[in-house]
Amino acid sequence: MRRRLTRAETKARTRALLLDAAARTFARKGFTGASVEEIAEAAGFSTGALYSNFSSKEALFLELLSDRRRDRLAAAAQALDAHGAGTGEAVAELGRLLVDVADKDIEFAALQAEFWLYAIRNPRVMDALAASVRESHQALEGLVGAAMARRGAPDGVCVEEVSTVVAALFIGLVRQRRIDPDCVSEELFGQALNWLFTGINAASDEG
Amino acid sequence: MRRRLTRAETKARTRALLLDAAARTFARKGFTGASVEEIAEAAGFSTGALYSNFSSKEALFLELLSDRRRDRLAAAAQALDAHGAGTGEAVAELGRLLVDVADKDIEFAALQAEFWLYAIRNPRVMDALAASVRESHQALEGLVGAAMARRGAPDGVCVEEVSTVVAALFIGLVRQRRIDPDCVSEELFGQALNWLFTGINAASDEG
DNA sequence: GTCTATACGGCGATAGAC
DNA sequence: GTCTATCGCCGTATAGAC
Repeated sequence: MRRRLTRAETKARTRALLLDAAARTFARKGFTGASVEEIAEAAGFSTGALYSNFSSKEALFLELLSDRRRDRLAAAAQALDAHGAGTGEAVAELGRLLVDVADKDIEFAALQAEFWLYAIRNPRVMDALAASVRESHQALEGLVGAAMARRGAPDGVCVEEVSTVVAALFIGLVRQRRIDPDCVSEELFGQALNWLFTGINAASDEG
Repeated sequence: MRRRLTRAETKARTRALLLDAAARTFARKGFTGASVEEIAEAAGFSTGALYSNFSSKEALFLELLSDRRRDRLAAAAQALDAHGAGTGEAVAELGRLLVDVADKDIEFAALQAEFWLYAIRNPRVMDALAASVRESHQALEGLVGAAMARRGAPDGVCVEEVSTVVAALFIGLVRQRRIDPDCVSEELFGQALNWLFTGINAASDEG
């Protein structure tokens, strides 16, 4: 009888555990503030094991960036599937997404900020971050397109621009909600989206 | 004849130089990544001089937070004075502000991100950050209130909420513009503001 | 008030046993 | 593939000269 995990499988599992621990630790301490020993111990391994799986602290960090990119794509796809396009629930779903991210996945925003800071300080990494964000935005464009179609899509407005605005709103509100939750109610994101989409239609009616 | 700078004045000048150097260095390397020696040398002093003016690296960082708060208040007040309220230029002025901050003051966004990350990791600092942001938002509310009045202010919409949304948009777009300038044109912020304010009016006409 | 020199600890990364 | 032990470096903060 073959043992339950092959060598390749245990290694993959170790990698996954290390990446999870890295996400937690980087989010809590930042890239520079988190030590490799800390990460390795959080995953239940030693620094030697970590260096056996990743060539350096930076390599681990960048691997995490790619890794989380896939996760976010899956989540966005799921959100799209769950509610479907053009059901009119798109705006509500986006609002729920904000509250979930802001309050539940408290690591998310911190990691995004870390990635952003790292990329503006290490230009060679910026391409990877741009690719990551671009993929996320593509998923978002599905939801935004649905919301616009539902409300009677105007012609002159491109989905990319609206999606960029929605994403910016999202990031900014999540950040502000961490600073002062009273100023960013659970409903504010939905409210802002309503204003935005209403304004898009009104503006296009005029033009 | 009295020498041109008193002791207190030279010390104040040293402090100011150190704070400037700290802003540059923290923005470039981050709070953890920047060393006190690096900061001191950037200001033209030694670490001893730095510790003579600030009790610790953290104290310097927090002093910088308060310091920049005053700067931003002055800038906002100046923007208000220059264009006046209710001239209809408020939206355009906000748009210009974004491009200026995004492209010229490249340290600003990085420092804000550093402050935010530091505050969510050191809850005792969050109050100071909240106060800083609150003051900035008060200044913003002047511009937003002017823009809303100009467009026929609806009654049911509170200025604080709109200002929060505008600030969130601002932060999010500045960040995204650094990742992919092509996706965030110079006009997009103004465009988004137009959508927003148009939507606010349309929504209030319905309600 | 500022500088030089240093104490002291922690970090990233590597080497070699198993 | 993972662990233990360690090297070399750099960090913050301090002490004492001037």
